[in-house]
Amino acid sequence: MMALKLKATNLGSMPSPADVIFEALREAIVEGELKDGETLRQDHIASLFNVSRIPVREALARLEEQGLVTTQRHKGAVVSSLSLEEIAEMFEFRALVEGEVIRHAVSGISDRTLAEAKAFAEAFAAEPDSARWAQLNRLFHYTLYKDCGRPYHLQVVSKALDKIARYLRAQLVLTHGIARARQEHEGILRAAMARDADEAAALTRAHILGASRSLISFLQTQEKL
Amino acid sequence: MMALKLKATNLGSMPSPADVIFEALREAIVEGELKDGETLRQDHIASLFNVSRIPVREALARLEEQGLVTTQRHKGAVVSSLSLEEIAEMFEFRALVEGEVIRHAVSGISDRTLAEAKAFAEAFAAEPDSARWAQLNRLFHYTLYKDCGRPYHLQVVSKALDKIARYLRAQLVLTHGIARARQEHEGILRAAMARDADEAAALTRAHILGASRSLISFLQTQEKL
DNA sequence: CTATTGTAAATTGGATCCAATATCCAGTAG
DNA sequence: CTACTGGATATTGGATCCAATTTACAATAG
Repeated sequence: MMALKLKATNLGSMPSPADVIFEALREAIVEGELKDGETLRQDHIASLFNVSRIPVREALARLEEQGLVTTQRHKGAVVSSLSLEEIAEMFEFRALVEGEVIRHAVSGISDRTLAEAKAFAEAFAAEPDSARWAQLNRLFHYTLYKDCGRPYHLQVVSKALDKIARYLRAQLVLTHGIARARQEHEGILRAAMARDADEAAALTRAHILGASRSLISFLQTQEKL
Repeated sequence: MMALKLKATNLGSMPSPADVIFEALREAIVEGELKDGETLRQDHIASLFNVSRIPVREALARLEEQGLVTTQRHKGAVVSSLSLEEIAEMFEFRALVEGEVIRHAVSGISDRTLAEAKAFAEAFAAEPDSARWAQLNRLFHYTLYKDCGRPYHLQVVSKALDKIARYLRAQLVLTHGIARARQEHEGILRAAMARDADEAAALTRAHILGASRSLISFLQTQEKL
């Protein structure tokens, strides 16, 4: 074999058109750019990406498997919407799993990771642009979680969060959620720095369930309009 | 509208060919009929079902999203295999979520449901055919879970179980797992009948983690061959 | 005027066709 | 004999075509 110095990129694992479309649609749904119940026309999406409908259909099939869209035979795909009960359950689920995840992560957390998390918490607290809050919030928590050694747990949490992110946004923006989140992040961070796993877990659970209550009651008032 | 008495089946929600293929492949993988690493040829599957490759590809895309198959660009799909660490993590995850689920289910469980669960436990204990153990085991547990009022939790548990079912089978069949399972089922059932939610949760966790240890050590000895 | 029927347009889902990539194997140079 | 090249074959992924279903709407009957 020749000792050729090339930055060889593995072409075989480059994203396919279907991957690109899947990711774009997923993000649009998670970010709330595509509203609940909005229908997704294969033709339209295909022309946006300059491909035929085949890769679009693959992307939609995958999104349906994730529960982000719902399709009815011969009628097409719409962005899935969640009932209040479903949203509440997702938060409960997150509280359960994220509590467990941070417990395992915190016991052996590195100073480096703590510094990273601190930076995100501060960036979150200082950010004036509400569009970036959700992203920084997610980065903060995931940084604390990432050394838990449980990739499957993280993946499941991530999928759960994907399904409620667009509702959460409302909670942060419209219900003074940021002020409280800021405080609670500080508490979680402090517990993590003290390597107090149980405390970090308890605070994380409370953080998630508090956001849930706030969001649910907000949505309940909205619903009556 | 005419008052016509017809057993009207909703044709619109009949399973599409893609659905049928997805379900068949999923079951084959979960039941272990398709082995780890086995490659799935689109053409072959298509001719088995007398369709073109298009619905097969949709089914495979959905299976990949579930993590049951893995595809490499232009190389095709193979049945995903899990490392020991991944298997162990799945059990941990199940212990966490199923513990929570049974806790909520047991507090208000009906006598009717308890009787059902008891029947499955007895059928499991009495069943001579090892091929049906896994199924009866699953029915027993799910019966106890079903009134927890948390459909998403159950769905996630179900997906996790799908991914490890074929390994679990080995644990039941090859490691005297049934004898222990029988006893542990009795304990869980007793706790449920006493409406002792915490006890039922603790026993369920122990049941799952015990099976995990047994399976992992079995797989470790296997691995050395 | 309302309810129903029939038809045209839009859309989805599957089949077939084609291009791109991988795999296998024979041929060839060293 | 071994290592590499080049082409045949197999397979995947996308484009195009077609059938089936839904939807919108006009025509018609009551």
